[in-house]
Amino acid sequence: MNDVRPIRAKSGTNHEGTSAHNRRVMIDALRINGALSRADLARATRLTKQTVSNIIEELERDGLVSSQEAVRKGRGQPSTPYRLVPEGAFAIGLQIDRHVTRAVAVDLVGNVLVRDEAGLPAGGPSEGTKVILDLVAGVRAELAGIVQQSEKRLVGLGAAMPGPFGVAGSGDDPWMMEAWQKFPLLETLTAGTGLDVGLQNDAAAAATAERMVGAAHGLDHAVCLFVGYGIGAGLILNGELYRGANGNAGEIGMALLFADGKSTPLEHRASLASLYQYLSIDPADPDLHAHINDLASRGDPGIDTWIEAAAADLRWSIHLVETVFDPQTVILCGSAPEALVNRLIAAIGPLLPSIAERRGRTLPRLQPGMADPWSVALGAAAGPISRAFDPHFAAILKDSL
Amino acid sequence: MNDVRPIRAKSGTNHEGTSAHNRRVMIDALRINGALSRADLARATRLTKQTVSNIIEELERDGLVSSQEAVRKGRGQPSTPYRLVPEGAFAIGLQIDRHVTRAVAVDLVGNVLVRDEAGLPAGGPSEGTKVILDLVAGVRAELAGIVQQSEKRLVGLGAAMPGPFGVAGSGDDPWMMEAWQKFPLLETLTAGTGLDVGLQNDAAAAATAERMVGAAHGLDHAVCLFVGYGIGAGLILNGELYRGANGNAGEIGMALLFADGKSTPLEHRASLASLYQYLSIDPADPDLHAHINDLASRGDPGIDTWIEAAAADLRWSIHLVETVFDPQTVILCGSAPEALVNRLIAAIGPLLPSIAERRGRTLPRLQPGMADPWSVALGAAAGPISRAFDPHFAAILKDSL
DNA sequence: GTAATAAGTCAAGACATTTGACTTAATAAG
DNA sequence: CTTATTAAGTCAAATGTCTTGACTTATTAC
Repeated sequence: MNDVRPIRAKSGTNHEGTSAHNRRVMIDALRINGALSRADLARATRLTKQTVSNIIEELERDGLVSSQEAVRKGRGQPSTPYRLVPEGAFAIGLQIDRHVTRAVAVDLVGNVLVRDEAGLPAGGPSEGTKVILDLVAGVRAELAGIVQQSEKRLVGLGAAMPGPFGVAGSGDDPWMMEAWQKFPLLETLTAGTGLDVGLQNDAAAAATAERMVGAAHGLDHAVCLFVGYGIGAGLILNGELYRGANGNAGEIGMALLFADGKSTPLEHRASLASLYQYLSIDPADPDLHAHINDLASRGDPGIDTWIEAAAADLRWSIHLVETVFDPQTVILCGSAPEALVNRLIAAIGPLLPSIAERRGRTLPRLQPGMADPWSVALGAAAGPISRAFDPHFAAILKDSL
Repeated sequence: MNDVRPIRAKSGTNHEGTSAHNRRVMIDALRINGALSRADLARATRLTKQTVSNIIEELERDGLVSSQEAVRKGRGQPSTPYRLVPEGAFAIGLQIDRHVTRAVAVDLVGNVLVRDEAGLPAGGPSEGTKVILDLVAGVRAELAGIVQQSEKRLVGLGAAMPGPFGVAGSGDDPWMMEAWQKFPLLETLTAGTGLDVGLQNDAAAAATAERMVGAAHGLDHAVCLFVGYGIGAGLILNGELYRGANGNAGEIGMALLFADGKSTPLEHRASLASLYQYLSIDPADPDLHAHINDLASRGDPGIDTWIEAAAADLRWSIHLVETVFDPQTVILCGSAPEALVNRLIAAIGPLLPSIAERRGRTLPRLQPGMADPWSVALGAAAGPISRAFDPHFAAILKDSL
């Protein structure tokens, strides 16, 4: 008869939470606006000059910001702008895809300093784990060779792979990566690297990358449609990546479309996997990327038919995410070859009518994002950077300190 | 050559933000768990006993919590539980629908103390404003008659009406309420009542109600599908209502479906408006609600056909929001008559496969919510209560204090 | 040359949480 | 029945972070 009913409550906060938040707000302001003086920061954050001075001094000691030359701008003492120091922090990003794994080392402002990739053997996680850990170790070592003390400033390892996670399996759908999705990847990577490890799906990683250095920079509401082996949406809501209750938010590739009397997941119609199937190409081919890029740029008739069909599905997907999320803009990105993404964007227009057609819009409804095979790894690395330095609710709470 | 580039930054915080957050966390904990002792609160919020004591004392002075009889539960001094005092705060909720407007007065825990409705004349906002302000004034006066000092504890007026807001109009679609959507409602209500006024769409209001007193109570990720004159989704993401960049998130009634070679908004297929059209009923009929309830409960063959078709669209809508948002549960609610909602729920099953089929699910994928013509007004009132008392990021920041 | 303006510092003060010892009140054990 | 143990809650001093208001520094405008 013991009372085991757990009490659920949000965590409180204290002085540490306050100052942690204010530090993050400073960093965020410098990231969005570029270099700013203490007085600028005080006005923008509504903190006092004195508080800003204290925090800036501390950030400078920590090597996260540094002063630039004073600038005169009219009457009054010249201001000293401060900027983010790229070498202030680093993170490793890891992409696990069907046949390849890629790792990058990224700095505080999103520069990619090291990149490396390796083929993934067919044996699944039991075979692949060693390849991945070796790859990460290599990138880490190379970073240490470029930057002194990089290990001390390494905030974590972000991993990205196609989702969804934890779903009651549909058997062994070849479109999914079930073996990897069920594998205890977080635990394995944590044990194998000793780093703080995070995991997200590839669309979420792409969105994180777009927010740090791409088209979503400084936006609080954006949806990144990510065309990779599958298709997914990375969601920036209220300035943060939205993960859903189980980390599977935005898995629109699993959405069923009804046409010709049967239902098909969007992923089977508009994704690289569908293109490979349509063209009967082996997705394990190492020259795949260049090959597809070539076909797309010279307008191969075979691929053109697929582009038309996929563009129609994407047009509808854009309409849908606009309707459901009401974002400031939609960004089309992918690990697809750039020529293909450009062809798709050209074929998508004009967009379907939606609530995004507002009086006084400033941003385009659709913008091209990164179309780079490395963007997912970059976004994966951006995850730990964001967790460590961006302002967000959870960072204030005591249970995060 | 002046530098007018505005500096964008999040606001910092200070002691006031800290304590404001901690107060809200206490209230939230009491709302979710019922009465709790100071020691319970200290453990749950990770604050010290002393801090909790100080805050509880303050909340008690403010009339928001009160102690209950001490309870003995084993060794140690008996604990004194504290509970939320319903009369600690009030809010007015206002629903503006096509042909009717409803207002309620609600207390801190979501009890409806006063309710009243009025028909809306056809002349649009210029005619309707007076009716609405009279209705609100009447409810307010009646509340003041029931509760002493109610005006002092009135935290605001929440208004709800069908969206979307601010969209470049498509002419005069009879399915929408364009005249009202373009009308400066916030300003008018603020001027006419002197209260702090908020505005949201009806689905968002329904979701707010479900979160305060309904099926979403205590959930952090839930989607409420709201079947009213139109259809929309109210989004509870990370424990807060999500509004989107322009307050139009969740307007899935505007989503275009492609079937039989033409595109139709979901709203034209699964909504009360579509039912009225299907049955050739005048939506201004004051006995509408009872009439539809009657038809639905006795299984009228005419309505059954519509129910089948609408259920198919709802089944797909549920699949879609599960796929896109990855919520803990989906709640079907509406201002539709209860018998109709129950018939719809029965007709919807079984659900389509989706990523919501997880190992170890505890909540059902689909749950019935409120089907009550007053739920939107209740949710509208819950908005100001939530803004004033629920923990959320914005409440910590200096620019909200 | 002087006044006005703005950046930034200094030192004291204010505020909310924390710490650790203490009080109170109950049950469990011998 | 007495004593030890456990847990709730209080007291007073300490701590940490932001704020306040006066002051210094550096530049331009008149």
